Amino acid sequence: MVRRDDMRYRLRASVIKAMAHPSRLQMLEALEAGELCVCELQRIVGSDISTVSKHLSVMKAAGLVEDEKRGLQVFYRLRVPCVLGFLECVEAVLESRTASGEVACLV
Amino acid sequence: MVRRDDMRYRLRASVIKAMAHPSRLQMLEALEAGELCVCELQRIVGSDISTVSKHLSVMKAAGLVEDEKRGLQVFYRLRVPCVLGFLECVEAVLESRTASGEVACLV
DNA sequence: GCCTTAATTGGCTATTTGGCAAAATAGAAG
DNA sequence: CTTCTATTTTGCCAAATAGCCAATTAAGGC
Repeated sequence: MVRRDDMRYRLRASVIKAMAHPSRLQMLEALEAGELCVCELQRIVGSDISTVSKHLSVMKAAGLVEDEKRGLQVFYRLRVPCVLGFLECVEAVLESRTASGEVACLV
Repeated sequence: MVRRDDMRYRLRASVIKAMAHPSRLQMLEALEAGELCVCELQRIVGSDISTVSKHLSVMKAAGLVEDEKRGLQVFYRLRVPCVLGFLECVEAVLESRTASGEVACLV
């Protein structure tokens, strides 16, 4: 028995969770400039191609990106442009974190 | 051996990860109106008090919230007000998700 | 048809996370 | 100093996640 509210927070969390990974953030940022093929994204993040593909499928399922196959390649692009805008806020959190003398390596 | 860039994305991801949980989102939203004690937050999310405390410590470590003990109670408040602003964007993602006919229960 | 390149999927393991319960800590009040 | 209440910490277990490798699928070129 799941309350209506629970579902709302779960949905939101599912989107945020799909962003909550270094490689995925890096890919999202790279996609800000326009669509990229998987092979290009792989060069950018430097992980195994299967790992990159899995990350992309997570973000696709969350609605962050969409894909299109053209020839041999699959191109991914951001689905909602504002996605990266909120990183400014994340930076603000990080700044307030270091400003108050906390170690920067708290990862 | 960690590249400088890696660290940047890891730091960002650590902040986002701290938001990526239904209960934590609910608490952040509740804190938008002002500080609340742990006991109140527990009433809101309905989990075990130890679970709530752990969630709060995760968000505190990430720099999302700060705490202050007054008497027997510990009050938590948002550290960076913009934190909730980005939820609008998350909602946009969710809308685009349902708009394109995807099942809403993709949690 | 066969080979090559691009990407996804499945299988496996290691690590992290979430949640409850029990124990520990901290402050207030008697 | 004992007790009560609020919170945190610890221990444990189940579930989810991340990453690599191998196998598979898909599209093109020959």
